This record gives sequence, structure tokens and C-alpha cells, in this order.
Amino acid sequence: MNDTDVVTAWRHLLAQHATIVCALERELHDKHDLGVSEFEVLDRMSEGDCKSPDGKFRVQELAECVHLSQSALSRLIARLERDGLVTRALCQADRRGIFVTLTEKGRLACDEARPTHRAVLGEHL
Amino acid sequence: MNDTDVVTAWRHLLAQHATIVCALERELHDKHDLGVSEFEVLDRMSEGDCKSPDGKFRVQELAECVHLSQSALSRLIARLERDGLVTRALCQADRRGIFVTLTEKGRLACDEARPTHRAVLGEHL
DNA sequence: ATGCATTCAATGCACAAGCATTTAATGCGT
DNA sequence: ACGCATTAAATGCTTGTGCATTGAATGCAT
Repeated sequence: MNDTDVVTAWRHLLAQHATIVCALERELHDKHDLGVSEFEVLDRMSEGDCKSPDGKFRVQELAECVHLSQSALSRLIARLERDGLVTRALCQADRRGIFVTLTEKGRLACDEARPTHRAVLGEHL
Repeated sequence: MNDTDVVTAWRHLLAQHATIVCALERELHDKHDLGVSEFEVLDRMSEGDCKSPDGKFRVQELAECVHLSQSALSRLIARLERDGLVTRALCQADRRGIFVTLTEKGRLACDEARPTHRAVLGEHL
């Protein structure tokens, strides 16, 4: 793969990313009052992905899942908690860590938003 | 393409994007004191891409090129101008618009950074 | 047991991005 | 010629992000 091809591929990736993120942001925000990253986190949690061996969610792991920094995810979780979509609970085993859990409201919001999410992706992929 | 495949493809795209942007940001910043968007704009200009029919660069067109909003690009251009990499000049034909031009310093900076940029892309694509 | 390095999450801070608005210039219709 | 809608770019404002730091808890070595 020569330089020109690499650059072409990269620009294609950038364009796709920009288009889709932008479309998702609009749709998810308008119809479900959710940001892309917010939905991504909820979606991962509802799948039981990024789970600790003990079965709950740690900030660190969720962060890697959605390609955000630890601090960004800390604040994102704070927003989700403020909106009642997740709860933060102390982890007794290691009291430095916290467990993040989907609330019923959170699971519901995610389930409602998922079709929109999938539809937008379907249009563009 | 079913839902699962679409989501898999999307997550792959997100992961690639995050990894590459992150790597580019680090390398370009450390070695050339440039951000990813900054380089992208300089690179496009050095190619003569995103050009007006009359042969100069308008903010609007550059913005579309690099998938940024008009306001974001306005400020980006301001930063590049502050650093002496581009100049803004009034457009006599339509004095609402401005022409953005690469300076010699800008062209040089871009030429120096390009190998780094291509190398990072090569590693990840 | 005590000290020290390490780890997890939260926070202060700086900065880039988008939206909405503003300012200036243009073109069009009457 | 005048007003009015339109367009280009800049700017005020808010928000999300990352880096660096902090604070608390842990584990390990002595």
C-alpha cells in the first residue's frame, strides 16, 4: 500500500466517521436526548460487555471500551447518574473503585434509542 | 448486512479512528507542534485541494474538506495565522470572503510533518 | 506496623468544537 | 435608490475532552 492509497483510505475513514457521528449525534439527541458517547456506554453496559470478572462495571474498563479518557468517562458517568440512567456504588472489595450499574430507566432509554442508532448505521454502512 | 455486522463494522471504525487520531495527535504535536486538524488543513492547501475556481482558499471550502464547522475553521485559521503558517487576505472580488494562503513557513512546516503523518498512517492501515 | 509506590476515580484547568448570533458585503426586486 | 433576504466570516457562549494533579485506598517490602 503506497502513500497515496494510505492517505486516500485515511481520508475516507475520516469522512465516514464525521458523517456518521454527526448524523448519530443529531438523531440521538433530537429523539432520545442522548449523546453518541452516552449511548455507546449505555449500549455496552446493556450488552454486559466491558464487564469486570465480578460482574460489574468499572470506569476504567468502560473508558477503554468507548475510547475515552478516564476523566472524560468519569464526567460522562456523572451526567448519566444525574439523569438517573445509571447508579454509582462503592465497591466493597476494593474501595478505590466504583461500580456503575444501569438503572431500569437507563436500560429503557437504551432500548428505545437502539433502533435509531442501528438505523443510522444501516443508512451509512 | 444485519444489525450485528453493522455494529461490528461501526465499532471497528470507531476503534481505528480513535487509535489513529490519538497516535497522530501525539506524534504531530511532539515532533512538529501541530494538531491533527491543523496539519490536515495545511496538507490540503499544499495540495491545492479545496480550491476556489479563482485559485485561492475560502474558509467555507476548507471547512468541508476537513469536516469542521465554519466557526471551528475560522478559529483554526486564526491560530495558523498567529503562528505565521498562513495569511488571511481580503478578497477584492467579494469583500465578504477572505483568501487563505500558505506562507513559506507554512509550506515548510507541512513538508516536514508529512513524513511523520504518512508513517503513522502506514503503521495503522 | 510503617512507609512507599501504585492504582482508581474525581477535579482543576486549558482548549477546541458546535450552535447561535453578529457584522459586513452582496445581489435582487421594486 | 431603497429595503430585504442572503452569504461569508468572526465572535459570544456553552459544553465535552484530555492532561495533570489530587485524594483515597491498596499492596508490598522491610
